[in-house]
Amino acid sequence: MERKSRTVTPRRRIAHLDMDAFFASVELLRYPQLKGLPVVIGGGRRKVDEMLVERYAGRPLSEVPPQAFPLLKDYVGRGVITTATYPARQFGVGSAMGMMKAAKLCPQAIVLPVDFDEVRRYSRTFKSVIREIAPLVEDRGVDEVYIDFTEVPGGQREGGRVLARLIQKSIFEATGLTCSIGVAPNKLIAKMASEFDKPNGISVVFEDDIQTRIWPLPVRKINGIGPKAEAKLHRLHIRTIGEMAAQDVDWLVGNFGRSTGAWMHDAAWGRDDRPVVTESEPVSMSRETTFDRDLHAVRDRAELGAIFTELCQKVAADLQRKGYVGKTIGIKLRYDDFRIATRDQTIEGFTADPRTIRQVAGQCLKRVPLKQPLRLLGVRVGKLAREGDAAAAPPAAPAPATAHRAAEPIADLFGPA
DNA sequence: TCTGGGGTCCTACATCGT
DNA sequence: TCTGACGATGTAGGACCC
Repeated sequence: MERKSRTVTPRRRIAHLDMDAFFASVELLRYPQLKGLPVVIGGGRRKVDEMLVERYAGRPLSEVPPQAFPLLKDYVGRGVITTATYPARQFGVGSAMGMMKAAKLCPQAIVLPVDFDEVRRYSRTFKSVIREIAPLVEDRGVDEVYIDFTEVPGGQREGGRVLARLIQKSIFEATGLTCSIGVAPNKLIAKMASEFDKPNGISVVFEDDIQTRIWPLPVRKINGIGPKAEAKLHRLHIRTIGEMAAQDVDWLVGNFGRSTGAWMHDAAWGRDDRPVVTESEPVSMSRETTFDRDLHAVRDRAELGAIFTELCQKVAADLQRKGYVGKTIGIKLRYDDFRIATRDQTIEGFTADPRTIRQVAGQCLKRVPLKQPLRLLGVRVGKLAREGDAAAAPPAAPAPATAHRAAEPIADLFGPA
């Protein structure tokens, strides 16, 4: 019998890797004496190191007794928790929770500020470890990546489990940190799978497992369904992914719009053909800050003006450091009642100049009501281009004042640039 | 008990030129 | 000359993510 040779297409295997309690785990490497204790990261502005060094001069940080660390119950000020160690999570404390609420749940938790430089250092390290083993890696922030296992030697063994184990082991050897990995036919399922067995777990999901392992999960587990979509689905008596999959696509489109409805239907059936994207360009850069206390445009004019200028300088510095220029400049502010207002303006040429940004952002500011106290101010630059690519463009000049709504007289308060 | 900072993407709407 | 369709572009806001 004649046999035709055929190309065997390997099964698509995509991994999602999530570092376990990343920010907290990085801190624990520095303060190993806190291992096993409830620790939350976030809020604090003051370096804990400095405080401890003052109190325990001459002794290594790893020897400072746990009782010396600041506790959540003593925390004052605004802020939310970035992450919590697993012992702290047992008290119900978790990411994005307000400090005050967390203090009620677990007053004895130790609170540490975020050390972004250290976190970024570990982030680079674990990603480079992964790339040495599997080169197709998509960055999803400091503590997450997608990895395409499909063509990697050994990437198909046990559905990807063998390679996932190797990556886990290599990261631990290089950093002392653990991670959780989900391997599945696509990014959507891989992302859900990485949550199945945390911390330090590996979950492998195949197409045939979707009905048994994915459909029983709440709709909120789908990456892209947030609190709003969840609430609406609940109102429509849909709570699980399986219940969503059982709906007619036209019904979902009717309720959520063409794009979202169709996407929801695909997601519920585990369909997702998004590739693993190894390179991407930023779309915008911004800086924003929440004030220690609400500020008023009239009473706190000087303070606001100084903060505003500083934000513009920081965005400009970010752009310059990373080699980008932009042509849409905007502002964002949050009032004391948490309403948000944004305004932006596109100018003729590209810029990364702090004075130009300050001037155009100042014009945007004149178009928002400023009678109410403010809690946050932000400055954004969008429509980015690489500095070299934009070189041929005309030089940046602030656009002439356009026919926007009339400024309120009070709006001038942040002063001239 | 109030809710950070830095992003992306989507939608709706206005405006403008053809 | 008027009207409408339409695509491109800018703007504002919202949802969502880490």
